[in-house]
Amino acid sequence: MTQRPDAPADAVAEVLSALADPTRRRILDALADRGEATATALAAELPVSRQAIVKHLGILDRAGLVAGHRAGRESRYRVIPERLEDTARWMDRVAADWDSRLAAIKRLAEGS
Amino acid sequence: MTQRPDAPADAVAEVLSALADPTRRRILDALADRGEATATALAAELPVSRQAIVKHLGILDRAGLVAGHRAGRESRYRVIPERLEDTARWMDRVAADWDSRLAAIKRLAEGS
DNA sequence: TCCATCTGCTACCCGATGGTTGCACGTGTC
DNA sequence: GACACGTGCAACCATCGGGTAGCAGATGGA
Repeated sequence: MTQRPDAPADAVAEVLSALADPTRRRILDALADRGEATATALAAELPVSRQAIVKHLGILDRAGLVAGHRAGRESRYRVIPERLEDTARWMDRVAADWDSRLAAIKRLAEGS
Repeated sequence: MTQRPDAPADAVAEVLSALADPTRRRILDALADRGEATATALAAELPVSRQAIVKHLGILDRAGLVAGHRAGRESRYRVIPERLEDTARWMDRVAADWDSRLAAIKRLAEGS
């Protein structure tokens, strides 16, 4: 696990709200499965229209979880793990922060 | 970091959508700061009404990120790191999964 | 006991968002 | 060149979710 500088807060925010939607998570799953896929291929597998998939891919792209490139007349998308790892580390850091704060308060309550 | 069994998918989903809202993140921040706080105290600090805070605390509670107990006529809430750690681990696992799938596909593309 | 205060509903408003349909525009194929 | 297929864009709809206001019910303090 390479040690990148901490993710900016709004990048984390975008990842979180992108990941909050179940359909989006299913899209990511399907994408990770195939390595690469087009919006129409994903629409064939999931119970939503192609246009809905396209919208979701746009959001996932802006969050940096996915990247697309044009190949002939179709545009293929693939998954990118980097931002997800960043967000996981952010979350771990926050959890650790909570832990230490709670411990400090507990010490304080017990009279130093 | 203790090794709990993997968090169920819908618990992760609840944490993610709870964390997706900026106001909710600010509430968690403020809560972690003070160790404990009431809804009215938080409403005094944040730019939303007490009722909004109450709703958010309800969502955070259902996600398991927060717990409240009644003390006299006021109900105090505190933050709970456990679910956050679970979700971070889930996220790390998914990212690792993506990585290995991408690697496998790359090997395949390069002809075994 | 009376009052102030804090909580816990309920009803309501409005903007964001997930979803759909329809159509026009490239691009590969015969 | 004609056709098929995939994409991209725009309009539109319905629901969900964040936010507010108002009121009734506890609970501690004077």
